[in-house]
Amino acid sequence: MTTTRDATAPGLARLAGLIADETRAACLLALLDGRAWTAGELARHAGVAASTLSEHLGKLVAGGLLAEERQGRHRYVRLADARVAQLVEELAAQVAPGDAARRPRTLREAGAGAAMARGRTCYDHLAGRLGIAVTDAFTARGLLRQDTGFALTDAGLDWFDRAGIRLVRTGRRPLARACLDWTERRPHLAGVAGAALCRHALDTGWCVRIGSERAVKVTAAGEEALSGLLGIDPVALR
Amino acid sequence: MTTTRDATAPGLARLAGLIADETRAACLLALLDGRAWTAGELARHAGVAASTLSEHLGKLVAGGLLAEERQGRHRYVRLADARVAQLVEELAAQVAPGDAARRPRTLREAGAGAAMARGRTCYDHLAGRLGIAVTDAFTARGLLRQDTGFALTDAGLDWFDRAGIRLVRTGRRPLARACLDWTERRPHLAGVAGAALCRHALDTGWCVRIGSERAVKVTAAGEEALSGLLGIDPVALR
DNA sequence: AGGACGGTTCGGCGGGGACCGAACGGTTCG
DNA sequence: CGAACCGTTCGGTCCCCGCCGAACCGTCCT
Repeated sequence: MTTTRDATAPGLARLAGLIADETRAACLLALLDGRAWTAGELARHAGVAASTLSEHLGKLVAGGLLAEERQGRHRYVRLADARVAQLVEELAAQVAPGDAARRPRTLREAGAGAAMARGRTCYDHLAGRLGIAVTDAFTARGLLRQDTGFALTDAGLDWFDRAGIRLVRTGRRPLARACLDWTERRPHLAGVAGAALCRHALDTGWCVRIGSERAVKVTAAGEEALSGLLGIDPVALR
Repeated sequence: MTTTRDATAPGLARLAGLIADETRAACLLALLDGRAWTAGELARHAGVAASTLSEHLGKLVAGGLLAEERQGRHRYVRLADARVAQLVEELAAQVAPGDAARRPRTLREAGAGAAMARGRTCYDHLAGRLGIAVTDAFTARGLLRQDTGFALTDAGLDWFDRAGIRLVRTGRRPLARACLDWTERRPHLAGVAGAALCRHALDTGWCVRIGSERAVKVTAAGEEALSGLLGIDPVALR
């Protein structure tokens, strides 16, 4: 029994090894926006040669972290599923506390940072101050219970129903889940409900994406809707 | 903006790198039992020279994953906190689906495996069939809500109160949290409530540890208590 | 058809890190 | 005090892996 090395260890090491490279880590973080990127975009983003990135993508796909979809001469990749997104998120959140030198270097970086802090998508749900505001409003109105865990209340289910947002349970994914935001350091709504809400917000024009990044902006219609349905002060979102 | 490499990437890669070695992974998994191990025990467990393991421990401690405590000529290490335990758990759970060749090799391995499957600690809470049984009983009795997330109900808070188990909120740790068990593939109760319950169970003799492993056994007193307080059929725990 | 472009494969280079054994310092016990 | 024991430090070896540029293949556009 000495050397009862847990059979899980090799797999765990292999999985962590996929994330343990700075270039691959940068890719995973970029893909946290939930969209599909081409290999070239990722190569430019990470600052390495296309050939290098191609190999990285091969490993990430083989390891099950990414899903790929080939279209013509393009190779699109995205995070394999919500589970992987949660994993990367969680690891990143553990790291964030050590965010030394967090000051922006340039003006446009400052602008982009501010926009991201205001509102963004985190894989498939809302994050940033916007995500926090929504989550807080849910909690304050008794739609979400955070004091004894993290779950929607019956009133919360009603709210989604009345807002015309359908919650479809899929597989084992929880209806509501806390996602720890790494700019706000506070939990916000993720899971099926978070994804449905985000999708609804983008579909109905409550929010729009800014540029091609994952930052989002609340529209005038969105301010009205969020104010009316959840009592969120529009000023807090600007 | 090309090469807008996320500032989090280096930290993420470094963190993952700590887990990306098979020997270190084996240590982390072993430490998931929540107890403190000596360097020598871990070296034997992992099957490497003491000198090698010493370096690994240095890195894990420096990286904040382990906490150390020196006593005489011994160096005890344990997981730094519940957050780290959750991280390792979650990564291991992602790996587990690929549990090919899960058959036990020897009789005693089969015995140990069966005991672990029956009941064990997972860092600081109960897992295995025992953990599932408790969680299911909580849910069936309306003490825990799993359909819309994962949270104790008011009745659940009452139950802990009446059982004389105090729940002390500490820092940001959630009162109730789902931990995905990798033998049962189902969520069970973790967080402050899970830890308090496990501690109470061990303190009052509802359960006892088997040998020096993390497997636990329900005692006669435990069967009575769990049956009386939660309506759990004692036979299901054997 | 021809040229531009996205992605992949391959050879070669370089660095980091996991491992061991030997030697050493501290602690415990006879 | 000396012997056994636990852990650490150090030198040295070896292998893995991330990186690039060049050549190549397939797709898209004109």
